[in-house]
Amino acid sequence: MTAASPLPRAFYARDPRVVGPELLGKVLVRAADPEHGLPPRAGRIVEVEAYCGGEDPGSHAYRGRTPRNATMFGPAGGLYVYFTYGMHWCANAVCGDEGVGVAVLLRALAPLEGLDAMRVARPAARRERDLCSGPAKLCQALGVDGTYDGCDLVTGDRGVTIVDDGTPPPDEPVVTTRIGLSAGAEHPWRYLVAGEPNVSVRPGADRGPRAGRRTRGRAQATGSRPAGPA
DNA sequence: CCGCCGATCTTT
DNA sequence: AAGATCGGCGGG
Repeated sequence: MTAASPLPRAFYARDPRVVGPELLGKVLVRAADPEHGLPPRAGRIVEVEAYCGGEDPGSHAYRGRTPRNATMFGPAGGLYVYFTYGMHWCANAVCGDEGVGVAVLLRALAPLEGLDAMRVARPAARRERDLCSGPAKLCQALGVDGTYDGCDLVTGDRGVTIVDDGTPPPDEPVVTTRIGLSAGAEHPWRYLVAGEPNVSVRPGADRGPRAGRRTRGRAQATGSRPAGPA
């Protein structure tokens, strides 16, 4: 078998719209955790999105550096892990030159190794394709949380790396608009492996609002908003 | 299979 | 007040 080596820093130090599609087929690895008796966990990257900093209103870095997004402005090859919706963690590979604030969001993996440990970490997953088919799902499956924010994918200083096992990226990745955004939703900066079952949202799935479908109780009092603080 | 909605809390 | 999400529930 080919020796799987971590991607070098130069791989990440480019535009995320170039790095993103090239990450398809690479393998995200979380090393074994002997202290907790956990084996290595790994999955092949099948879906990503590029976030383009100051030119991208969909990016956390759009309005500049804050405590939350500081890792995005660090060196390429860093791991930016953020907390969202009050309960989920999501992970990005930091790209570009230091100080720019661009990254690739890791959105889905095809599980490869340590599936039993993934199932333990994700009791809600019924099928194998539920394990890592979403940005927060893959973090939960691999046990990646906020304590990993700022770690280094190149050196693997915290046991999380991305390696090349010889699998090439697809010649023609599927390209779509990004998921879950309002601002910047028009940019076609989502890349995925064609026909891959482990993606978060399958292309072609209609997601537009349907006319007149708002039947459920939405009766929100409009005139009773309390005045601001006295 | 598909679509809607609540959960839960950090950040602006 | 909204968010780079997820899972349960109900309908087809």
